[in-house]
Amino acid sequence: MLYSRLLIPTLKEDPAEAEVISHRLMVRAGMIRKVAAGIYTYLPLGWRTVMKVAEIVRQEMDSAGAQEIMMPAVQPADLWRQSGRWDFYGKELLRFKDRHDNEFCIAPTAEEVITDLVKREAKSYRQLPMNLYQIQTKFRDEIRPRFGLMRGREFIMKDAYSFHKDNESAEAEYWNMYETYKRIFTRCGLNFRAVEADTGNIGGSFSHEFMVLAETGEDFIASCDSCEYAANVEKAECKPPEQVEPSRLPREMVEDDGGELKPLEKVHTPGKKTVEEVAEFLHVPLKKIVKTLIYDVFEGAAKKVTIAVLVRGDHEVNEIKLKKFVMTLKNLWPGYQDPNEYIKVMSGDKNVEIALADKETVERVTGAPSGFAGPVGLKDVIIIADHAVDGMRNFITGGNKADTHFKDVNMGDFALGVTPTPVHLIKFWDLRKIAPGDPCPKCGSGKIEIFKGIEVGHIFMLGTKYSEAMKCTYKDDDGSDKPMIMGCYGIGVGRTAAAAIEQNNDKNGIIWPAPIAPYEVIVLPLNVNDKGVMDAATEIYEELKKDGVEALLDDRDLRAGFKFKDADLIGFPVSVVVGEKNLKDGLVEVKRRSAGEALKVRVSEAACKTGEIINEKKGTAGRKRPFNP
RNA sequence: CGGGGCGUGGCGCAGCCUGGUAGCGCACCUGCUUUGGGAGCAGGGUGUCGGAGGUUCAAAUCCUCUCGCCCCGACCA
Repeated sequence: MLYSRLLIPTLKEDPAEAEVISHRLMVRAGMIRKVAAGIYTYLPLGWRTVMKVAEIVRQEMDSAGAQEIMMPAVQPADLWRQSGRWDFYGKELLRFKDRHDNEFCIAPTAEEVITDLVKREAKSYRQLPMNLYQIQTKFRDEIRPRFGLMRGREFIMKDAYSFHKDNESAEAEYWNMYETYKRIFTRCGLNFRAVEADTGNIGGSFSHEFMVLAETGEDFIASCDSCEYAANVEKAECKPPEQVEPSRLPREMVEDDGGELKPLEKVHTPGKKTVEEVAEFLHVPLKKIVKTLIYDVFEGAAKKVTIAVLVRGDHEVNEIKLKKFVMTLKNLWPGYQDPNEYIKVMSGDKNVEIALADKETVERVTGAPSGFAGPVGLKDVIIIADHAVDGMRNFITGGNKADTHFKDVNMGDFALGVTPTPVHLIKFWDLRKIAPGDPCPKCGSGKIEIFKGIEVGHIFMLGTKYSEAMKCTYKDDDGSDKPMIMGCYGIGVGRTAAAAIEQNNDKNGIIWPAPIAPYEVIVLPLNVNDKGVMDAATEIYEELKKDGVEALLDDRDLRAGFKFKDADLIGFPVSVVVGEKNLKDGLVEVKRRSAGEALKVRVSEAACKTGEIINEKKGTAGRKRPFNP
């Protein structure tokens, strides 16, 4: 293809709206243009890369035994009502009505449509298992789209759904997909890691995310430095300390000062609201403080309960864990009679939301402005505490009074062990975010490190959640009807391309991994008005095309510097520079985008040499060691 | 949705506070020079100042409403 005939509107300056590198570079390299918030047009170069990622996905899915189909982007509300998600899904689901006043949505995912299809077409265990996928445009009406293709509202996604007659087969397919995803991201030339993940809104029993490691990632990954364990921080469990008599534990584990339980004491802490301020003011480590966070629990829109969550001063609440815990509250204390009927109203399963309480609530339950909450003397709340608080002695908490904290606080000061008290209840649970240096929850001996990642793929073991709701059953060999076991497997195609840029760029622009570069080679005749230069360039270009190499000939009548800048910005893996000076000696330069130095080769050998480099790059693009910073 | 900010030529911005001629850089067009890292000189075109209403002799500028967008927090491929 001739450069002059392609729509490649490169920009010298950074677009004002773009924040992250991939977004900036995609706009500057003329790959995408914004149409509305989170909605983009893919220009020729952008689309070629997206299609290359899609093609890798397609090849690997097909060879893993999945079948490609295409489902509609517009789906009827009716199907979503069958699964129960029409009301549950929230505002990201873009809903509208057709001219007959029937309700529809633009698909954010396709569990409903696929389950409906399979339940109609597959009746017998003989037809299972089956794995169907599509590569389609999805729409999620994100609250705040940002970062270009990384978090758009409209995006291209590969979504696959598998149907099985039993758990063994379903699980085998799950791991088949796990391996397939590893192959896909390896082929894309990405440095990634598969991590254990939370199942979120999709539901299901277990799940892995595929994370591309990048500083701009929005997810945090906890990884063990000695075993294979890796998990999303949302998911990563924190091992409770061993249940040993606190006095026998090492001091750093329990933050026990080793002495006797001391009586509660009030201290004046004017204006010291954050744990950091309090720690500094009282000259104690953060670990000696217990933070008290007041949360409201909602079921649907209705506020149900206020809870106080205690975590050690140097820890943070993991709201996913907290939410899960709250959802099971009722089950944990089946016999508990709450005098104020707070707990009874909890349904015990879905549609529960938690949020930090507003100022008024904080003041009502603590009797103090926010910043001074503590567990002693709280009103109308349930208290739950993180495991790390268990065993602490003589610690510091808010005083539930302005400018006041308590020191030498102990459990007995606000709760009687783990038994319900008339107004308070305390339970220890895993409620905090895992932190760097924590012991690995799997091997126990390794230490946790935290990395940032971009989620490019997610696989879920769904179980029977949708098949039961939508009556997707099959006839088993004993004649009984059973719900199919499902799995679902997603890949953000556009996001994968963006993630590749986040991971492969320098100050001059993108450095594409060869397998997903829009073109593999750019041939740069530095002076298109010099017949010798142009003839040599054209000859090389034609030969590359003949060899099956995707080449672009920059035939624009521009200064050399301009062409170099564009080539670097767009990030073609290899460029062939044809200039008058070298040509006098019959030479041209073959330059890798990823390396500074250029190779001088004879005109006749240029195409061949370039092809070798491309093949080598494609071959080695997937690193064998995907993750070991 | 809460908080902050921005809408002025294709792009990036100034002008607004203190009302009166719409400006700069890049890009674009023409000519000459230049030609291995986003050229130089000369000439040229380009705007319903996001939209609606209001105040005023006069509004990009002040006021009200509205739309769009960006950034920081709670959701997700």
